[in-house]
Amino acid sequence: MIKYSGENLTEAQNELYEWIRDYVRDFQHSPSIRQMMNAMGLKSPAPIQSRLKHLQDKGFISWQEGKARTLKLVDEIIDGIPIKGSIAAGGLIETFSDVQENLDVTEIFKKKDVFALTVNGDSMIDACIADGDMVLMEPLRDSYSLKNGTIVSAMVPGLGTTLKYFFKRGGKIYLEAANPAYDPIELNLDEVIFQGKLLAVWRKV
Amino acid sequence: MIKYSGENLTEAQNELYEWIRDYVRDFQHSPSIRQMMNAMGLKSPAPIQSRLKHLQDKGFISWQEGKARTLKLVDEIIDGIPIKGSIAAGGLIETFSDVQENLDVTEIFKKKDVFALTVNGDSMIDACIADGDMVLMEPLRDSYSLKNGTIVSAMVPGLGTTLKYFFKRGGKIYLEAANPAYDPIELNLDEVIFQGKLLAVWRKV
DNA sequence: TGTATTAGAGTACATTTGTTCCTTGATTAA
DNA sequence: TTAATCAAGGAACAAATGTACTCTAATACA
Repeated sequence: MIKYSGENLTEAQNELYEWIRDYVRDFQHSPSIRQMMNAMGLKSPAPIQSRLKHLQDKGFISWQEGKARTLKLVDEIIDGIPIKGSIAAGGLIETFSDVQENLDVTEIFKKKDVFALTVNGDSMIDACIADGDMVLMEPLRDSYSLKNGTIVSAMVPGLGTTLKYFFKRGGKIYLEAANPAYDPIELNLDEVIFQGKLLAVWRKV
Repeated sequence: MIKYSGENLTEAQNELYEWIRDYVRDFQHSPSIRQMMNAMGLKSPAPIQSRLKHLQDKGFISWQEGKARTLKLVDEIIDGIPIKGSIAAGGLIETFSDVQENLDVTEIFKKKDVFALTVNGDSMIDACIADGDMVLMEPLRDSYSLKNGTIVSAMVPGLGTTLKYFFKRGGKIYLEAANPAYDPIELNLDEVIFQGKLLAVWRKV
């Protein structure tokens, strides 16, 4: 049991609530009252209705009256991480403004064919992409839609794959590192295959 | 429409699919066939049944026969982004090794009370945390479990909140920036409240 | 053109399902 | 003890709902 919002539940109510929660997790839809009846070992739907009413009164569940299997758990629905505000990185400036937006990282997961790469090396360090970071990439079909300055993962057949800034000038492709220690790579259009462009950086500490 | 897994849908099927998807998003449960009928402007449930069968055959939906409102979208349930391998950031070294692991960003969402902050400023730039990045923080109860070198968000009452490296030496707390332009802040233990420690960095491009 | 296929309308039916009413038995409070 | 309260059983009802069938019109195809 997770939610004890003020009021407590009887054992029967608690058992029913947990069973419903598990059922919804497994089947993605609400059980019917008679299914609950069977699961609770009862022989009449009436006691279930009573317990459901109590669960509703205490704010644990809700449903559309008369409609089948419309029961919903009034749970803490987490579809994102709360963004509490901004933080100073350069002196002590402001406090949490308690902005109640949500960081929905999952949205990037909806995009099809996104893939991740582990970064090796420090050539993109000035772009704040460090060794060991995960870069999330979106596949590319052609290089024509690429804008100068985009960070791409490019494959030069026979050589390998690398993460670099993309530039195109006068029919030539330039792959530039974000680190003065590395020289730009100059290539012809047909010497390079672009696998993806950078969507996001993910670093676990 | 997102999913076009090989087979295409007719306009009617597509319209129905999208309506169902939106309904489920709004109400958290499946609509009934007659609701779909009304929404599609039809006067008989039969055409809906036909379209549902097609959607089922093509792998878009599924349901439990005979049971009300048990329809389920057979969506691409992504609980991770495929990690295709590592990439060189410092010369052309290796190619995708096609490692088939999954980057499960969602795992960090399971932890309770994780929150996000938007970074303002460049004081952590050498730690590769740039202006505009999102930092995901885990709440802290006490400072005793903190190790030197951890990145924390700390609040000095009356001043504000800041993101810094944490160090403790001889009864004193030192908050250090990852940028030589900023001087360390020296504080007593009771002058500072730690709100969280850094779990991850998220940057959308 | 004629035929086959498909979508939709209309109808009907059986099951599922939420809801209500009444009764019984157990537990509790006065 | 007695009355009150509550959970449960039993039965029944009406609405919601999935499903099957026939018929018609439109469309595609040869």
